[in-house]
Amino acid sequence: MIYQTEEQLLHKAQQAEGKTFGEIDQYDRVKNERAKGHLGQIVEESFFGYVVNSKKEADFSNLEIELKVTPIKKNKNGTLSAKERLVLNIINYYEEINYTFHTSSFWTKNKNLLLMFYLWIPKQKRADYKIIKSYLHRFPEEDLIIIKQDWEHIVGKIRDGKAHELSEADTNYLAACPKGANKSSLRKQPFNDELAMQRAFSLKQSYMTTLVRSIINKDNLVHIANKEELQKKSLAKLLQDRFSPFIHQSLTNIAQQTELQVNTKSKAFLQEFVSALLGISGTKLNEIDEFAKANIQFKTIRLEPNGRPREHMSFKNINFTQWLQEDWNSSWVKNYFEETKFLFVVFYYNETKKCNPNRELHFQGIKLWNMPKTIIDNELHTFFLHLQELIHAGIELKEVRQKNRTIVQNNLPKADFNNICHIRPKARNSKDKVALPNGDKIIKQAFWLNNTYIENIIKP
DNA sequence: GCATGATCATGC
DNA sequence: GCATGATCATGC
Repeated sequence: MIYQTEEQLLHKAQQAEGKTFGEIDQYDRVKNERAKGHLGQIVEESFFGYVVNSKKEADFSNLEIELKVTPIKKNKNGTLSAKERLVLNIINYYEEINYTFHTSSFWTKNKNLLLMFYLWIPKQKRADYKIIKSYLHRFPEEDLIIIKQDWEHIVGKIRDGKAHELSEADTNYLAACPKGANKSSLRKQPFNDELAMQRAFSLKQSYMTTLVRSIINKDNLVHIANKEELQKKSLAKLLQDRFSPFIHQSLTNIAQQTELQVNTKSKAFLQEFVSALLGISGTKLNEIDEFAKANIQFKTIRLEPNGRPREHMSFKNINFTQWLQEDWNSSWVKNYFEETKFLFVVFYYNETKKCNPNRELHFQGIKLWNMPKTIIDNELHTFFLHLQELIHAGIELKEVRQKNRTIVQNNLPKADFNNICHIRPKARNSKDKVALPNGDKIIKQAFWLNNTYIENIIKP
């Protein structure tokens, strides 16, 4: 059946709300628990009644609307998230470089998306997943400006012969995500002999999560930039410009010019500082639209007079059982650094603590950073495998008596293992332990980036 | 002064 | 009670 108008199509799509895939499926496809694309195909065939295709134009080509069936999940705290990124069309490295954004394969196929969200529930059968919302998505103009910048970045890399260095966290909303059975799905690229992973355009999981929450929960986030500003400069440049007037000023000075409450000890300090400087005092950082969609995480860095942070930078605690079981491609550490961008907010001290215990922080600047693909593929990968072997062999624990305490030494990778990252404790106290796969207990450990690596990242 | 292990403080 | 960001303590 051909839908003549958008209204007709949307009206039909909304009739699927509340239905399960088992109810929709007419050809017994739903019994196949393995084939990944099948839920979309069931909707295409059994609900809309058209033949599954992989054409360049959108599914409902007369209306230029592309159909996407995509999962959402409920978090422990009750909020909703997109379960995955939304994978769009595969990038043809030889063709995409000949287009402009408006003639690109991305835009041709995906300018209007009919999104059908279903609720994914762990261990539930696919037949029982329920469609909860059908929604026609048109990219808001502010989003589209950033997406266009993202597309230019991706195509720019291909044109520079760097398709093999494409990485998801390079861009903000639109990404080039890996697509293929495994990492051996390699393709040729036009300006370099090196083979590149097959990739597809995708909307980041963070972008989709923000979308889900605005559609279903009617969440409204705060924008830090308007269309006019974004048209003139990238998000990165815009951030630089917002922060640059305060560079080299002490926090006391900055406080006088903003509504900032200076309490550097406060846990909300970074939050208050950044929102004051962005001109949106009182807004929490996770309520900022651009950062939520691009999955930008904030980290504070405090430099000593020698230009190096005194402390390493900590991340999530390690789940050793999970680390042992997962393979590299599905591992937390790979996915986290591939998909997360960081906004480092950098401060420095003029004097050492010894010299002046009441020394004051000064603002040095910001750095928008994501881990480069080469580091992820080499150092981080090796680190992952090494730790896996250690866990497999059983981590060695040895009690050592010190002056006033007893410590437990271990053979986990230290800061000198690869000069990038290491494992160190992060716990309440020495009784705050987790079980290792072999049954031993170890003080909770976290993943850390070395302070020397951080120092290099933020070096001008 | 660095490397490594331990712990504090706060918010939810 | 726990996760997270931040910082301390000891030995070399």
